[in-house]
Amino acid sequence: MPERPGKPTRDTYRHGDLRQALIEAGTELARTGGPEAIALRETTRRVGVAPNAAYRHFPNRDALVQAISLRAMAELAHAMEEDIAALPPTDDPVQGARDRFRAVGTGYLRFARTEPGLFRAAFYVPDDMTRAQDTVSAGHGGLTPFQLLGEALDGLVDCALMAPERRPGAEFLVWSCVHGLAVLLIDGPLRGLPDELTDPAVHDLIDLIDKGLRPDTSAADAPTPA
Amino acid sequence: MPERPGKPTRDTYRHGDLRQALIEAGTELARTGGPEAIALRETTRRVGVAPNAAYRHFPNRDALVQAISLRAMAELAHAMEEDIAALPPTDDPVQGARDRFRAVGTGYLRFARTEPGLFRAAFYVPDDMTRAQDTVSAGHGGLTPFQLLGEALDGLVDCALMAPERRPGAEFLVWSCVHGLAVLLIDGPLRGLPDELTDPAVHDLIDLIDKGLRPDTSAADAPTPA
DNA sequence: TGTACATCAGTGAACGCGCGTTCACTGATGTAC
DNA sequence: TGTACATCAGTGAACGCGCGTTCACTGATGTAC
Repeated sequence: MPERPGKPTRDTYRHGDLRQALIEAGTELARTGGPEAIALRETTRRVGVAPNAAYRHFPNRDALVQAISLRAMAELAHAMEEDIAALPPTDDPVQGARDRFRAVGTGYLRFARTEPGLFRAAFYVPDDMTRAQDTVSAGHGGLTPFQLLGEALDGLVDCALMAPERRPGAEFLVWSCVHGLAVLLIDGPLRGLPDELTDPAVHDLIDLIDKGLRPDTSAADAPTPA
Repeated sequence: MPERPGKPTRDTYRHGDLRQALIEAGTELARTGGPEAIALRETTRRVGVAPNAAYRHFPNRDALVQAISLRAMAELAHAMEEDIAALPPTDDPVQGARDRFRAVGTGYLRFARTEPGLFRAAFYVPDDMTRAQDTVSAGHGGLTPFQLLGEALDGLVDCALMAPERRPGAEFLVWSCVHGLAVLLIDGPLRGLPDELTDPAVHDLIDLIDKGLRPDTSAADAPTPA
């Protein structure tokens, strides 16, 4: 396919950009009902196209769901970035590191609560595994949710709020705690918990993690100021 | 329905106990494919009965899934009880309390890993909410998983391993952490993590929680001996 | 500049699937007289 | 002890559903001569 300079690559045909339109329509379905709700027929119906038209852009349904899942993961990254960006500026690097760590957690949980369907879609892992965790699922800053958490943890280590020898693999521990609350809140027995109870739980959970990460030697265990 | 003494209530008819048989066959389906895999038709097929026979015992599919879900929750309680029962006896009440707390976590995660389908079924929450959390979903000792965790936390408070003022609602925080690791391991991006990496993660996670729960004043922050 | 041609995005119709649920039924069982 | 009867667990057949996927096609577009 030769490309003449000055002429943009033809990336649309008739429809405009069906691939993108399908991803968007499917995202709306996932927003409401999670990844299972992404029916290929319903997605094409919403776009106003024949069901089999989707096969020009995706080999099968699962590939469409995957594309939507990555997009949802990127939205999760955005939410986390938002909470980080909304942080008040501070001169205290220790305070800053702790703030960013908290923001990573609150952003994650805020997204889970406000977009439970997309949150579940983001964690839809296909049967054949091998997830393109990177790049596509990154936020505007170019970092995936996992990488944002990693940065926050590095910040804690830099400020001696966390022992360096505990750093390897710490993402998984922290991620587990926050993810668990998210799942219990949106899918599980804590579903429908009112915000008055949810917000303190989020706060307490992050306190717990924060405290659990501290170096053993540190006696300066001041809890995060409310 | 009058009951003549000496004669047991007729609780079977023709089949034997179709209700129980359906629950058992459905449990096997859930074991393999989670709660979504519990198809009413397939369940009756396995029992060797017409599809609509199920409607003598359950108003609809969801009721069957609910019954299986409660049973799965009870199995989770059993797994936790097993890990508690397997604990070596100790004269040290502090050690005992900590051991029981750990066992609650390891039992939970062991069940999630060995029976991911049933684990997911246990946390299947119907659309109409209102879960009969108690009694039916208890283990042999009569306690639900949630109550087992509550007892373990009480034990920590008794030994001053946890501040009493933090006790209210602490179940949810601890539960979140452990549940999150379970979900990431069986459903999420950590799926397929080899046991060599999983076991330390479980250990480290419980350490983190243990440490996070300690009273602030306590300087005796000896990490759990390996 | 005009015309023939190749490309390929989207069409229309059909497939087979398993599902949950409903209906009117049947026939083994327990019970009342 | 024998017989008529009511109960009700399970049957057989059918319903309508939406799904993913396949097939041969069409017709607007870009391109080569």
